Amino acid sequence: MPTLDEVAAAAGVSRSTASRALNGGARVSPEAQAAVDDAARQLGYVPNRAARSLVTRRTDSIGLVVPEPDERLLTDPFIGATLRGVSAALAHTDLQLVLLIARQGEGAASVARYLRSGHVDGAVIVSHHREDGLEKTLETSPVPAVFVGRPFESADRLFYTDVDNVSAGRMATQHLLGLGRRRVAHIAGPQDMAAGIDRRTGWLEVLTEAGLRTDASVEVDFSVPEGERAMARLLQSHPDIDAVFAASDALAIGAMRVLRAAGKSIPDDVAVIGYDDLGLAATAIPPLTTMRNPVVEMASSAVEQLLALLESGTHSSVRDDVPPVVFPARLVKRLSA
Amino acid sequence: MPTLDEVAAAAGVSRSTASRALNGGARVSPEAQAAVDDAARQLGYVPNRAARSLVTRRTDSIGLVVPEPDERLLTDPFIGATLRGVSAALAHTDLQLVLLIARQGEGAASVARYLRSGHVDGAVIVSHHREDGLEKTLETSPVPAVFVGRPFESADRLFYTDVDNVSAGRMATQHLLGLGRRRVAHIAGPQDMAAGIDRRTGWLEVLTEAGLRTDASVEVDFSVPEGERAMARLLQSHPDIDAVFAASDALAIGAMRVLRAAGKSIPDDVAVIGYDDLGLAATAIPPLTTMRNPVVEMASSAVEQLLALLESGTHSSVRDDVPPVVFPARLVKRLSA
DNA sequence: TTGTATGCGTTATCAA
DNA sequence: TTGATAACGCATACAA
Repeated sequence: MPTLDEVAAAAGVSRSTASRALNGGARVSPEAQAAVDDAARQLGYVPNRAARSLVTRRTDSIGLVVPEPDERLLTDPFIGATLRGVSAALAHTDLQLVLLIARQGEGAASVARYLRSGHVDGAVIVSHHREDGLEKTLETSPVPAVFVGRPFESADRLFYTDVDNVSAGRMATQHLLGLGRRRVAHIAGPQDMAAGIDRRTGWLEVLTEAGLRTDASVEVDFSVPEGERAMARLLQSHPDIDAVFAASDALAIGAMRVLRAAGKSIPDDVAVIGYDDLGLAATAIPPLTTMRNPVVEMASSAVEQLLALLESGTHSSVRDDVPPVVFPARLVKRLSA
Repeated sequence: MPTLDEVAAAAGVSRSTASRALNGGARVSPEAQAAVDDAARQLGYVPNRAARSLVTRRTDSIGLVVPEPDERLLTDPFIGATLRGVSAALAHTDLQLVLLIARQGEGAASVARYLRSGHVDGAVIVSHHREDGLEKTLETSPVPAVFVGRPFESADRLFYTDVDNVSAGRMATQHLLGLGRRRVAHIAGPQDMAAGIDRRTGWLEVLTEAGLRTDASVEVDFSVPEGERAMARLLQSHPDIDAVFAASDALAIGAMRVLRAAGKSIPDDVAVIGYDDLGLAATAIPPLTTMRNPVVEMASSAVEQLLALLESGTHSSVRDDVPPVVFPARLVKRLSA
């Protein structure tokens, strides 16, 4: 591994000049610049990140905080879409992506420690849960961070990007009402996640405004088996259901299985609408009507916000009046509703 | 951010003693040890990774090389399963995971540069393609690496873990023959990936041994739409097909859609068997018979091999006589075959 | 067992 | 525009 000294020697200049030439070339003569470039290329020089980081106090890497690989991570295309978005935004940067897997128990503390101790220049948090302690950590931390998905307590202070889940929940429910359905159930996602809460809120609002009953709702985790469980319970407690809004496509697919098994036809007996459209919906049988969740865009946007923070030299993840970036969801009509 | 000097001062010892105490405590008196521990805890000391890395010449991080987020990454649970396996193996380590997204064009070179320049202590490569240049890079590189999935040219020299795809392809095909099928088509995965090649080989061997025709095969990428395309072509060229072995569950699901649309019943007219069982198969309609692909186990195993290499101080990814770790695949019988 | 001294490779300061 | 020189925070050889 050649060092900067060797490059400088080969180029016939001092180490300082070599360093300047390699870092943008301010105040370097054209000749020196060329000589250094040549030498670096010929030697295959790559700067030592640790040495650079030691003096610049930057690490040139950002952390992506993801929850303990749960069923959702393993099964959903969610993490793939997130990575795609992050990767796209990072493409023309030489920042590295460090994956911080937040384990359930000690995880929160360990991730917190990692984030506050300057091992990354910034962080993007996905799949945030109410009690994971990340908000407090980041509000009081010197590391800039952007959440994908609205934070709970500190939504007015932390940076985030989100999809308008309330509106999306409203649109989904309104679509079902527009189909003439009057007994609309909801399979809700975890109510310790903003996405789960907000989608349910949209459903609740529309039904309430229409003067319809809002008692057909169960809360489960985001997965196919949970969707089956939820649907079974709903069918038992509310056999007159004629439509279901599921908080994710995986849930909707589970629900559809149970509905079919119960002899209900989709969408004639029961219309079903999901949420995400990350691949599952299009290939479901019947093809699932759903709300398109712009996961890739959100992840990209979060990274871009973070890059802007880094650029501006911000040392905190507390925003003043910058509004969060909120994407709209969009109805994708297929055959299930 | 407190430094080692401050901890040492607070503990009333020299920096060297503090350093020793914090790194295993060899040759430190119990009193000194306790004093340093206390001081570190009270100050919330966290070692500066860059500084440590500069002197130890280790980075305490490993790279996970993944291909450009393609359709498969976005749609399959593949990457989620991989992360789960990697994360599990890394759980009781303080190694960090750096994600190296290999972009299509310049990606290979840039990943190669990154790997050889000591920014990570080791690497795990997933979803390796024949022409991505990674094998040559790693064979001639000072960084230990383990492939998930058999390499091409250097399978006898590089470390890897894999599933026995040939046997799996055989088992799948034999299962179909056992069902009495005689016209067995294959939807093959990319033939520039070992998984695609080997699964096809298994299919080919069994049909050949049984004296059956082997002309009903098309090669496509791993995704649902590609499965549809492939099945449409197969139906056209070989209308007498009575069974399909698809190289992935996504392909199988696409195939099943086209079969249904063509009025074929599954499994009566055409039996379908997939590959992976990472979530798609169980929730398909009809539930998909498939070969379970131990992705999580493979990823874990690859990381464990890598950890062993790091432990032993190996500085290359060339193995001598250590055999690769090869997992068996297992038939999961559901309703489609 | 402890402390002193040195160096890891880079950037930043400042005088030339 | 250039080049000495001084950090950056840590681990370790060596002397005590």
